[in-house]
Amino acid sequence: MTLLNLESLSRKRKKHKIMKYHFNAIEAKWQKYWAEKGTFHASNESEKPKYYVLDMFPYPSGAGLHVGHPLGYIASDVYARYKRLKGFNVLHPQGYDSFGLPAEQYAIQTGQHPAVTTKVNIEGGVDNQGNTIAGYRAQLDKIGFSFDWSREVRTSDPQYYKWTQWIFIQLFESWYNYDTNKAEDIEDLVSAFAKAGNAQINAACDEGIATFTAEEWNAFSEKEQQDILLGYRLTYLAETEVNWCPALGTVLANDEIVNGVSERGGHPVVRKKMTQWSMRISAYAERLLQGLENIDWSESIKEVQRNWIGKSVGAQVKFKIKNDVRSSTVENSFIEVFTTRPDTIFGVSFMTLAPELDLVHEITTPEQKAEVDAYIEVTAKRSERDRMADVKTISGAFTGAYAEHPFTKEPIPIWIGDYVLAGYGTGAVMAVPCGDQRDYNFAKHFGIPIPNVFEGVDISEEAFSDKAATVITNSDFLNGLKYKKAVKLAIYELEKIGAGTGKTNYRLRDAVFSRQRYWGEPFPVYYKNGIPKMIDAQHLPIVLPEVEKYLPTEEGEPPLGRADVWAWDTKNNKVVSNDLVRSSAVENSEDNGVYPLELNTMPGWAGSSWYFFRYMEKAKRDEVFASKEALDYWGNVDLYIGGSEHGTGHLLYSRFWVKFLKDRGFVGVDEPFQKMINQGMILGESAFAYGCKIKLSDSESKIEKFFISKKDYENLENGETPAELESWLEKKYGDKKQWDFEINYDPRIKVRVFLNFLKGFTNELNVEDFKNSEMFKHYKDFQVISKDGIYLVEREIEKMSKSKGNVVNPDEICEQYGADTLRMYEMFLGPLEQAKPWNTAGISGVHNFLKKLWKLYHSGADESFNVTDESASKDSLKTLHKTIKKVEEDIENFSFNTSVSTFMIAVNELTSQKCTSRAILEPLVILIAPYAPHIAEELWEKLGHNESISEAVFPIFDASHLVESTKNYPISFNGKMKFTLELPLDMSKDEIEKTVMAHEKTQMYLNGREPKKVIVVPGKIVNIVG
RNA sequence: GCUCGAGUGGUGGAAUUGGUAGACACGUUGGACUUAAAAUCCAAUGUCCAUUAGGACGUACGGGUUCAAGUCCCGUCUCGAGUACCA
Repeated sequence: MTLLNLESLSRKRKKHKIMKYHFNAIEAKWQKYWAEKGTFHASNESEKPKYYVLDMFPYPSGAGLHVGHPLGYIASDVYARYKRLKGFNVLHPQGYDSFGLPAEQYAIQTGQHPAVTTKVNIEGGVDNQGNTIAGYRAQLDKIGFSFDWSREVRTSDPQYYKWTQWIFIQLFESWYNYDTNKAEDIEDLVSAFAKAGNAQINAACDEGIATFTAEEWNAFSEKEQQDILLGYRLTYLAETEVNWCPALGTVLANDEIVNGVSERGGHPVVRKKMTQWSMRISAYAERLLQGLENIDWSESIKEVQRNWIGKSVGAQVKFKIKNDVRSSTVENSFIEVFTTRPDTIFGVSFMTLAPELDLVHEITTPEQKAEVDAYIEVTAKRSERDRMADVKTISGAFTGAYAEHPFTKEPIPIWIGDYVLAGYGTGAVMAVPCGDQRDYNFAKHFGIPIPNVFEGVDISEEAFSDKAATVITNSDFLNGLKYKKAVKLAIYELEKIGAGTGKTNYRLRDAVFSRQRYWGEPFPVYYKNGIPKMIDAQHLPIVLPEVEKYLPTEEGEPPLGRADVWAWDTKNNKVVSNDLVRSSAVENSEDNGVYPLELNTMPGWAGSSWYFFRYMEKAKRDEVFASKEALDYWGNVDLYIGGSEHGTGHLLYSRFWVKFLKDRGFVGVDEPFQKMINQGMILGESAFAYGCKIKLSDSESKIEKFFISKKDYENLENGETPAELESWLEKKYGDKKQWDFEINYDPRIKVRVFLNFLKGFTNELNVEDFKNSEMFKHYKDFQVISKDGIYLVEREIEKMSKSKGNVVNPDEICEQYGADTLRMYEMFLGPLEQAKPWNTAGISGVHNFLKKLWKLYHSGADESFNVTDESASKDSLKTLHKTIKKVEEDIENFSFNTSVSTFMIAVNELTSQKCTSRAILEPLVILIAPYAPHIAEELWEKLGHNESISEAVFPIFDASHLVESTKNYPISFNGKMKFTLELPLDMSKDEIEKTVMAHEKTQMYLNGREPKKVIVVPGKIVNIVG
């Protein structure tokens, strides 16, 4: 090779290097640019219309992000960037839901303060276990999101939770007025009580609050008054039966329990009575239900909320307990039941009470006492989970007592049975076996009569519950009536005789708000003589105290019980040492105004129930949770993207708090999230190696163990020994022909292989690494039999998780292919809302596309940048405009996967058209910018622009470029397409038919037959029938 | 059990109101370039039959409506998600 050649080669290489698509450099450059220029900082004042795009903020776990996490963020980012190009003032913030159990569990294990680990998890660093943590922020930044980080929130930041505490105080100071149907100031209720007692008050309140007059109210002691008020406040302290999880040492809300075990960790949960803060969300049941009609959420998640709220309309009916079996003290008392079928009241043949009810002991006759007590004992032992799992077994006991039917006055036997739940309705049912399958089964099992109240219905096999087909009979005044009329009349008659009233029941329970944990918001509450008092808002935040351990105390108090400085000095308004607290026994003479603070903390959903308002405020965060101007400007979230698993938690609680804040005039909106999209999960492809043990039959000692391919294993089952295995055996045992044994094999062994033992993103196992790994330890005596030195693992689709060893880290993808490739590939995988497997091997298609895109703009000599001012060809204009149309439609429909295909088609077409025209290539790069913002910025700059492409305007679709003069008609015979024929679009129906019939191919396919009919749909299709 | 959703090539998935099923990718195979590899490019790729021309079948299964069905209707099966004695 001559010197000249070498020189030209090296020059060529150098140029090549300059012009190549260097995604790492490009992406770093633009990420820096956006951060420095604050490109995505939203303004609270703008001429443009506003648009608020929000992601469910992440819990910053130590495990970091995997490729499944950013899916929703990418989708919302594409949308946010698109909306900017469409001329909107976009708010697209991000933050951290940074209080929570994992940090606390980690703190218990390692002794590190959860605030420290949380900070490391967000900002990166090394924890005291020596683990290097990239940090959420750095990981998110690498993907190139257009987040406005200047508005970041962290729920564990005292400046944030100050306002969570503030909202709690507002809830405490409010009650729910059913007459006005909104929350109101508790002071108004106090004045109402002082004026007229509580008889006229129609409020959401605890059950069993006695009626009192104004005089009585004014005569109550402060403690008595406060106790009554607690029964009305929207957050209240009450002894309730709670879900106690001993393993986590805390109570859990209903939505935190799945199948009777804790959602986190799967620990058993038991019922326990405890004094806890609760939220009176039940007051909002109807509004939470109605509000679903006006928001654009998926039907499935609305359905989840509807079920959770569980509205049922029916009647509350009183059954008098018969005197003869009752002692004189409980004479004339009643059993109340809730029923949705008052129309079937004449079908009642027994009543069933939940075994837990206290009433059971009172009414049980001496003869039945032993049986009833035994039954109660058995059911009490069964856990909630057993009871739920085992719904087939019918069990119960007769109390010996009878109730009286309100109309017929017949005696009705009272039973107890664990199919009746203490927690729903009144814990008692009027059993109508002919109309309810559970009652039916119970009646059959215990031989209780099953009277039929349905006309023309056979109930010998099962109960009849079809309301639409119901005609009532054997029911006195209800005879001959259909369901609806019968219900109405039954309620009317019940009300007339004072035995019942129409009632609507909700399944939605008040939400327990206390957690016996450290890492959560402290309550702004102290206790003066056992009465909970709110700390004045001006002294917030009440900051989490230091504790030496994050465990409950020996006395079983929550971790805050370990804090030494955790009492409230009402004189100096500060948190002081517990030593200053005087015991209440010492009386008021020694009262120094120092009282113990609440030891519980708030649950995870406290901070997340209002964070979307906090992002709106930037300037006045110290003064308000969000200023009126900011709230008025941004309104509610226009688009919310996140997982559907929060259906009965976060998404319901947020709606509740927003409605409350609206009632009290703090915000102007009634719903937090106008439109919501729930992204599907990205699944991982786990890898498995298949092993087998081969027993050589002449000796027990000759057992050889192998990892073989799945295919070889299947061959082995069919009696074929894989060649590789045979040659291995031959090496050890000599020529096959000399073998004096037979091969038997044991059932297959399946071993999980973590992805880091595979070569690159292939299925090829790195045999040496795997053999030296901890994983392989149990298989030390296994041989890895491979074909040509390559052992291929088998893949299975599973949830992506660290423990399954199938996580794919986005940082690595960004490193190897770039953030633009990652973003586009995540969108390309499939419909956003659908669960889909991640397959890293497929990423090359999208990466190649970006390279082709780059090349389209670098078609000059030595692949230099080459965009000309030549006018665009007709074909190129057509390609551009059909792309604009499709991409715009796709983004509006959240069909991001199809717009990626559209870009691929566009670039393929423009490349083959050799298009270099600015008129095409400039709008094209704007179209792509939301998906692949870094490469778009780089090309935009090369096109001569000084401002970020996010300032550009989305291209306008011009239909005139798509107008066609001809159509390639598919010509079908009996509906089956045989060939196509290009014809002018303005050709008339008759002409088309004539032309098609005259065509030689038509004659060939007809083969002499005479067509019965020819269907011509101009612009669409020709179908020849016959 | 109930509610909702989904079943399309070897794989991920397209097909907007019934109108050319399998777009766009991955993978595979063959080829070009290269000493070689990588990169890049070209071609083929639903299944079956046929040398070709071409033909038959084909969107979970069975029916139906229609000139025409992945799409609409009825029934069945499978998978996924949610929910679970809610009176």
